[in-house]
Amino acid sequence: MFSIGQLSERTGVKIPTIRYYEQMGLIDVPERSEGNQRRYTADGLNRLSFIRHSRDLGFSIEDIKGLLELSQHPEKPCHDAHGIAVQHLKNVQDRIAKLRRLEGELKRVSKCDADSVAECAVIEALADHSLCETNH
Amino acid sequence: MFSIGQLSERTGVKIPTIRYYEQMGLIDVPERSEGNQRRYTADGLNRLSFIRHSRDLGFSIEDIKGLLELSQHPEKPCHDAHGIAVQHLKNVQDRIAKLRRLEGELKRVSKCDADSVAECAVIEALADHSLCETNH
DNA sequence: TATAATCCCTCTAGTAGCTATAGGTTCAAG
DNA sequence: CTTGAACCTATAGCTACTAGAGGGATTATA
Repeated sequence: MFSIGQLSERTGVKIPTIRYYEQMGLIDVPERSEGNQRRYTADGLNRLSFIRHSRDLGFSIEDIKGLLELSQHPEKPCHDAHGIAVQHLKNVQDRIAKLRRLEGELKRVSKCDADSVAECAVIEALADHSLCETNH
Repeated sequence: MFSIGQLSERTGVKIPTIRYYEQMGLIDVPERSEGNQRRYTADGLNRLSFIRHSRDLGFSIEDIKGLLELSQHPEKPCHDAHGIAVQHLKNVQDRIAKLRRLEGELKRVSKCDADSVAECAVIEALADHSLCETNH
């Protein structure tokens, strides 16, 4: 049996976050000690580790609920789990693409050797209406 | 003079967002019509465009406050504006690096041709303790 | 066994940057 | 003058936590 602090140490998930996951229904409500403190089993530890890994990979709480549900039913086809992962991969690739465009833009904007704000390329670029999609 | 709806249309910033920016102190409190509706000038339009462009480039509200402050003082050295942009560029590059590591990991995890969850590489990878930094 | 240090409890509110809703008022066109 | 669109405020909700207050429980040491 682990206390919440021990669970936290072993999984790297902070204590308030564990309680938050409990509230969100991601982890089972654990047993309590006589003094009303949470007591976890190895099962609880494994489940929390699963959640931790999933969060590290950027899966949302909702995604993780789905993945956990699936992991409890080993006889089901893995098609759904695969789908969640692939969808998430697409999201990540989208975000990378967007950030790279941003990076290019910021690099361009940051190339500024002016002395005063009056000629600063950064400020100028931000104020520049030619960037606008709409007409004004 | 523009109404908030016209301003929204011209800048592409949604109406509730404009009111939110006003609350956050990003834009000046505008004049009001007799009936208490907001009325904006060309100045307000330019300022909001500036904000829109900055948000598109991912600058935080706090960053934008700094940039706006600078843009109001053309005689100041542009060093600060440049610093904000470069710092932000670094953040973006960090995020790209992290997402690319994630992408690699997700690609690996998603390569799953199993039939059932029991052997699914996705679920297995998430449950795998060897990913853990901490010992358990 | 007493006490102190550390841990744990609940509840509330705050973070970023909006978005949505409810219930009401004003404006502009016909 | 009426009607419908646009506007107003205030409040709550979103994600995934994090921080703090004010207290109780557990454990180690004296």
